Amino acid sequence: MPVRAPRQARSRARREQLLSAAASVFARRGYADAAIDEIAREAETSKGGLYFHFPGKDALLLAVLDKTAALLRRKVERAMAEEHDPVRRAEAALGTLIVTLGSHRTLARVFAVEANGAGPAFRARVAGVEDEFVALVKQELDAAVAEGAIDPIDTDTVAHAWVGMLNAVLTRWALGEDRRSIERVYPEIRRMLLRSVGADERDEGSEGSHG
Amino acid sequence: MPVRAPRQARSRARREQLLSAAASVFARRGYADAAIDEIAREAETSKGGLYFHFPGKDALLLAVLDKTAALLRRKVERAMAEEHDPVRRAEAALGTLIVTLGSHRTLARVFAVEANGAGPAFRARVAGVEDEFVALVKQELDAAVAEGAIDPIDTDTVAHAWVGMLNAVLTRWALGEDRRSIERVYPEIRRMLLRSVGADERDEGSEGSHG
DNA sequence: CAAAATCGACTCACCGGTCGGTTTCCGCTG
DNA sequence: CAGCGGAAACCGACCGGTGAGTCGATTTTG
Repeated sequence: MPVRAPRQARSRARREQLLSAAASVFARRGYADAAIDEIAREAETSKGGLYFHFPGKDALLLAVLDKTAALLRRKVERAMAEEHDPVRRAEAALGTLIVTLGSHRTLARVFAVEANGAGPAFRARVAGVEDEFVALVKQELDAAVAEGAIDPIDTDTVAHAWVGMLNAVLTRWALGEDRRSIERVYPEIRRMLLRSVGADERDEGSEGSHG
Repeated sequence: MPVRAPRQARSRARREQLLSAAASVFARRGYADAAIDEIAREAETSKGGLYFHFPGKDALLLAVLDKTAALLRRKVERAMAEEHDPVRRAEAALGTLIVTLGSHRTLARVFAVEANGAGPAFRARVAGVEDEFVALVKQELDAAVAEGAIDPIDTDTVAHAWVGMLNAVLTRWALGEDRRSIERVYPEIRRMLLRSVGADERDEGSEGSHG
C-alpha cells in the first residue's frame, strides 16, 4: 500500500461510509423519514459532501439495494457451485440467503422492509432480485422433477412460495428487537420445505460426504 | 345507548367514506406520500371535515388497519367454526385469510405492504394481528400432533412459516398490477403446506362431507 | 337557537436540493 | 524541497416546495 492514499481511495472510502450510514438510517427511520442531514452526520461528513458523491436521496437507497443484491448473488452463486444434487442446490441457495441477510440485520431490513414502502422504483428493484432467486430455485426444482428426485409439482408456484416464505421469516426477524439468530429456526424451515415437495432429508444423504 | 339515529348516521357515513378514501389513497401512494387533502377530496369532503372525525393522519391509518383486522377475525372465526378436524381448521383459517384479502386488494395492500413501511407503531399493529393468527394456527397444529394426525413438529415455527408464506404470497399479489386472483394458486400452496407437515389431503378426507 | 358538522385559507416546521466559498490533495516546476 | 496552481472533495447557510395541522367563519340539523 502506498503511503499516500490515492484520490480514488479517499473517495471510495467516503462512498462506503455514506452507504453504510444510509443503510443504518434507512433501517432506523424508514426511507421517508430518513433525513439527508442525519445520514451525512452519521457518515461524519456534510450534506454538501454527500451530494458530491450521490445525486440524490433515491440514488442512495438504490445503491444500498444494489450493493446488497450483489452481495447475495456472490454468496449464493458460490454456495450453489459446491453442490451437485438439484434439491441440495436449491436448498443451498435459500440457506445462503438466510445466513447472509441473517448476519446483516441492517441490510436485511432495508432490503426486505423499507424498500417496499418507499415507492414503485425501489420495489421494482427488490422484486427483480427476488425474481432472480425464484428463477434459480425453479430451475433446480425442474431438474429435480426431471430426474425423478421429487414428485411432479408446479415448480413455479413452489419456487415463489419458498422464496416468499424465507422472505417472510427474514422480514419478521429483521423487524424484531433482538430475537436470537434466524439460523436457529432455519433447520425446521428447511425440513418443512423439503417435505413440502416430498424430498425427505434421508432421501438425498447418499452422495455428499463433507460436513 | 340512546338511539339518536340521524346525527350518528350522517357522522358514521362520513367516517366510512373517509376510511375508504384513506385506504384507497394509502394503497395508491403509500402512507408517506398520501396527502390529507387528497384523502379529503376523494371522500368528497374537506380537510377541516376530515379533522373533525380523525385527530390526524396516523389515526386514519390505524383505523383502516383495525377495520381490516376486525374483518379478518370475523371471517376466519366463522370459517373455523365450520370445521372439526384440527388440520382442516388450520387450513380453513389460512384459506380464509387469502380469500378475504384476495377480494380486497386495497386493504390487502395497505395491510400487508404500506403499513410495514410507515413506522413502528403501524408495524406493531399489523404484527400483533399476524401473531393472533399464528397462535390460532399453532393451537390447531398442536391439537393435530396430540391426536396423532400429523408427525411431531415444531408447531410454533411451522405456524409462523405458514402465515409467513401466505403473507408473502399476498404481498406479492397486492403489489402486482392485475394478476389473476390468488385463489388460482392457492390450491397448490395448500397442497405444499399440508405435505410440509405430512398431512396429505387423502389422509383427512374421512369425515367432512360438504363441498 | 345551540350543537354538530363542514369548510378552506393560512401558518409553520421540515427537508431535499443548491451553490458559492473553503480546504485538501497532488503534480509540477524552479 | 518550497511553493504554486488547479482539481477534487468538502462545507453549511440558504432557498423553495410541500403538506400536516389550525381556526374562525359558515352551514346543517334537531
